[in-house]
Amino acid sequence: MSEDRRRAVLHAIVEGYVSTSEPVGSRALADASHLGVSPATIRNDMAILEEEGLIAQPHTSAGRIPTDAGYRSFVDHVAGQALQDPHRRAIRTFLSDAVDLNDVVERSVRLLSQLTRQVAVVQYPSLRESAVRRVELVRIGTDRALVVVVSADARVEQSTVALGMEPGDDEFEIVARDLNEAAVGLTPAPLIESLARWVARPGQPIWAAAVADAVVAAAKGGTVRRVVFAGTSNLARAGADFESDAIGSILDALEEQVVLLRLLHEMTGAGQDVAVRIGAETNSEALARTSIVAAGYGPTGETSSLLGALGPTRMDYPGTMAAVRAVARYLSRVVENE
Amino acid sequence: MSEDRRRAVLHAIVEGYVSTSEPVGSRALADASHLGVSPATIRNDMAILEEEGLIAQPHTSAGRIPTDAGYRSFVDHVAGQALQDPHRRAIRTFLSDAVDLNDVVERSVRLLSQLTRQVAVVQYPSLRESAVRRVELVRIGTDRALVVVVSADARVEQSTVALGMEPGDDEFEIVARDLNEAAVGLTPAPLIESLARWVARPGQPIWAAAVADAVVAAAKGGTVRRVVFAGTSNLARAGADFESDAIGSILDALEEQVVLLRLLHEMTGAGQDVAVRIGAETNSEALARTSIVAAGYGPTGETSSLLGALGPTRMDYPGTMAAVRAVARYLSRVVENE
DNA sequence: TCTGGCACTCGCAGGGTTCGAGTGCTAATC
DNA sequence: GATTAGCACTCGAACCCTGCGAGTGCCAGA
Repeated sequence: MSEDRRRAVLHAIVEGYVSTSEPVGSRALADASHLGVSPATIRNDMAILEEEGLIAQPHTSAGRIPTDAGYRSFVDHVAGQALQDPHRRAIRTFLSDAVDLNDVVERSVRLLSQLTRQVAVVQYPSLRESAVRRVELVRIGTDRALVVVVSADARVEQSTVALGMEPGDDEFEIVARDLNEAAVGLTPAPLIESLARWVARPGQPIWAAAVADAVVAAAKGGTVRRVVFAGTSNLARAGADFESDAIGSILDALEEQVVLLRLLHEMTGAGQDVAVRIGAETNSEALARTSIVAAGYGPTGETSSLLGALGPTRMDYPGTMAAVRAVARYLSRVVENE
Repeated sequence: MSEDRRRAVLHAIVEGYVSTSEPVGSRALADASHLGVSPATIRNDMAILEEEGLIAQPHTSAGRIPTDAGYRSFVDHVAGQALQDPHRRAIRTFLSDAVDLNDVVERSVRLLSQLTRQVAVVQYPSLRESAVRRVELVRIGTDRALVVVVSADARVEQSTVALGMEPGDDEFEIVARDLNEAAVGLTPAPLIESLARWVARPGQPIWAAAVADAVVAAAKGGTVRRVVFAGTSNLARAGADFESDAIGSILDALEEQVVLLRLLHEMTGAGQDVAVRIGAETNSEALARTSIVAAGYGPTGETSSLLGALGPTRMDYPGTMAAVRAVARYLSRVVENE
């Protein structure tokens, strides 16, 4: 069956190019791989693969390199790979020492960047739906307030609210106390009702509505979905894979966070454990020569947040996928127990 | 006075090299600058400057470039420069829209990176000494607790404490309530006393001490001194100034934070408004080809935190210094009013 | 102290050549 | 029909050579 061999040839090209970063030719491929055919045969297969748009040659007298479509085919047909044992141990020891949520996220992102040798990205875990334990309202200046919500699962959310007027201190204190009473112990669903009643009370100032909104938002899991990176230096090290100023654009895109958040969000849908976007599939000019391997994580049942690795299209997909998958699993477990 | 002219020559060399990034020769210098002397004279001055170690030539038949010492001399003798007017306006509009502390820091660091076209670094402002407004103790698992301290100046600090045992729920609740009573309304000095008495109460569990420590630490301003960056892409864009893999090392050093924090800390001492470290003065291998311009900021009287810009030694020192100074001033003002 | 002149150095850019990896095609073979 | 060996061809990378010119240091004269 020549189709099987063609696939083998494609895979060999991908692996060869990934490890040497040089176009791979028919002879080298025939020598190194264990498909027992001659270079000429491989050349024929290559011609077909090229027709199918899976490989290309940078210039006439060079070997072949995979196209985005070639990588895609490779990724889709590669069986999941087990993580190397030392890596497995690294994950366990690395994450088990974490002291709080920040620390967990911080450690995860570093770990992931080390395992993959790519830029690692971890989105902060979203809160689970949990009861409000305490609401604190603190005055800032004359016309703003800080809302702090401590939830029963030990997370702290804060946000600032513009009051739109300057209430008296007494009034402010009373509202703060009432608010706490109206909110404590409730999970989001009843909380919303309770606060709606609270806002509607006769004599309640207008700004109570804004405060209530902030409390609800915080209880639901906060509004901000921050993202942290590590390993940006790996980008610089892979310099040869990018045009001169592409690295700058990529770093900008990362700092923006917007592009990345959109992309991670889009990748959730698929539902498989690990999702991969290759090159132009990122739909982002800056990231056109990069690939992203991402996975969801979170308490069982809901994969509420994402983490992933970003690197040049010429990356070790099986290895990266294994690492991303493994870190996502461990992180899920940690988040679960917190 | 030939010494004055030598200095002028040095400054012209620095300015020329900074703007063109090419070694500057005697003729070009004679043409462009308005010291009315011939190239030959300038060559003589150059010979002396080179003897003094202030300039060097990359190779025999090339112009001169400043050494670290040359930049140092330049920086020390340059009068403070005023910030350009559009920049001044940019700072005002940019920072005035900020809604909370995070936002202020976030905006500042972006702004600074845009103004300087370098990597900007801002250390989170330390808390002022302020009274505790509320302490919340939340249980995590069975043997740990989350301590949340809301201070009167509207900041929220949290940390996790290992209890070392598994207290009963009732006991835990009582301790939490007592703790709050013992702490509320106190500034650090009396707080420490009050909590010491509280810990010593008969029947108080052992873990109360650990909790008390956490509260004090939080009230004093938190233990972590985080640093945020922006504009790392500017490093990549200045690629020509660095050897191939130097950018990677620099990014690593930034992510580490340790090196940077030490460095910023060292720079505080000097007491002038803006401090500059050039090349090898950073005492860091990774940063050997970079310079840092830093300034302290904080409420009047105490410059409690630092911010700065980091870039290749070949940077526009006067411009960068002006921008750093200006942002530090505005930021001080903002922190003051919060 | 400055300047003009001059001989000298040396990196860089351009052009030509060689080398070899890799290809596509065709004809022979399994 | 699939595979292979052979062969002519292409074309980028590396190398060498050369000329150019920017820049220098030094010396003698103003």
